[in-house]
Amino acid sequence: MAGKSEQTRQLVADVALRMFRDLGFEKTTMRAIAAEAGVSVGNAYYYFASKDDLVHELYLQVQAEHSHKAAEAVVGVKDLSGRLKATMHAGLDVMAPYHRFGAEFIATAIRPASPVNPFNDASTAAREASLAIFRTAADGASPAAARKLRAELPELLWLAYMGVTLFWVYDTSSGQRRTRKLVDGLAPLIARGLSLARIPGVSRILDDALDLSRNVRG
Amino acid sequence: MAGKSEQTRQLVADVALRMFRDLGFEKTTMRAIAAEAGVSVGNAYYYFASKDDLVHELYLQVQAEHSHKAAEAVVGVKDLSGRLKATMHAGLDVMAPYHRFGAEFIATAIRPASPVNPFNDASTAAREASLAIFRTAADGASPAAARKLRAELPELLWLAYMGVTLFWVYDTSSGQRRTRKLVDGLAPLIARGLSLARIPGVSRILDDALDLSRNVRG
DNA sequence: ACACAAATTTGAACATGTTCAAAAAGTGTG
DNA sequence: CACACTTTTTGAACATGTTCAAATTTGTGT
Repeated sequence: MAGKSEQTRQLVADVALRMFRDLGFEKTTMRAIAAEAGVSVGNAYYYFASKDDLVHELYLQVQAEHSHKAAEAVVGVKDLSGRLKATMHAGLDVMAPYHRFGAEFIATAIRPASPVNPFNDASTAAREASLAIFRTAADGASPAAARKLRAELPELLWLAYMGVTLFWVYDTSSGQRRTRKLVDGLAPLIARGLSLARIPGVSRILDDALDLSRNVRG
Repeated sequence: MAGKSEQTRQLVADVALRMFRDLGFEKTTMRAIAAEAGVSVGNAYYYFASKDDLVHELYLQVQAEHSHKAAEAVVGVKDLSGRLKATMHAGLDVMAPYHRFGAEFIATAIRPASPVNPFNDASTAAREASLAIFRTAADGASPAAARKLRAELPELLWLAYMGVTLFWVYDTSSGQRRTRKLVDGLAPLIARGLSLARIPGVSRILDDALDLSRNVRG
């Protein structure tokens, strides 16, 4: 049977992800995962180089689901504010079951060496996928953003979403409703803020900001 | 001798901080710290509840030094851009020896349970001290910022500094010169950006942004 | 000086992430 | 089938953060 190996891998991943959701990150020990999956600890490591790697697996799944739900949610929505709102809420929906785990997830993801780190060069693929979600939100909007912003807009929105996610991690209000409020307020603010780009005074500063951004990334 | 206990505590802290600087976070094991300090592992734990607690100690020291150096650096500097630049560079100077450790530091600090977490309610004191540095930078500046911004300005600057710090962690350019460039470009941008608050179109959006911020924090 | 309590120190023990040499199972070849 | 070779699986071993009961030292009142 060719799929036997893949089967074991999938089994371990499924068990791990379920345990992450139900028990949180720390309580889900590698031994517990192995036991629950009915394999040896070493076998789990044969498929996943580290516990962080299992987090990476979770990240991929969450991201795929976000991408899917966001694409659905923006159908027929024209204005940027609405599209952004829908996209961000979709993300929050997907992450919701993992809220208690979110903090550990962030701590893991933020380490430069982590395979999950979105800023890391190594995980360009994952970052691109994540960016693509916001490119969809931005590109489909009308009226379109100011020309000089168009290229960086998805990245800007993505960055805003990173901030929202950080807020969400620390949001202890029931159902994280404060984060929902934040999204509802932030999305129109961003959309309106972008329209300011046409005011001359703002425009000059914006040019400099974009210059700095490009300059400093090289 | 009354200071014996304090002496041991200080010894452990000193050794730990030096090892953090020279070896990085992971290589500095609790056993290594204890051995180097000539005490038992258990004894180190008598004074510091966890390894994270030693990171907290480092955080306090870095912050105190930043506060001191920043206060010196802004003397005689009137414009906000200059004051902000001086304050941020002072922070980078202080952190520089720990750059290789910075990533682990951030990972530790970002966990809500961490004593170092700047967003955490528990560490209000540390956060206040950190904010105070930027309050000094903002309050001493002339011309003063728009009235409605004055209250939130220190927090905004502090937040910007958090962003700069995050950038710094990932900055692998030699001597982190890209982060220096970022600060040099960002400080005047922020200062000029604030002056836009008086433009009517901008002002209205700003009001909404401040509303949202207050609303969502409650 | 002595007894007793409190503070300090010790080191073994535990849980967990991770590694690895060896065993087992699978696969193709004569 | 027998054999060699690869892939998969195992479980013991290791390093590290942390805990804790016991030992030691220090402080205090008599």
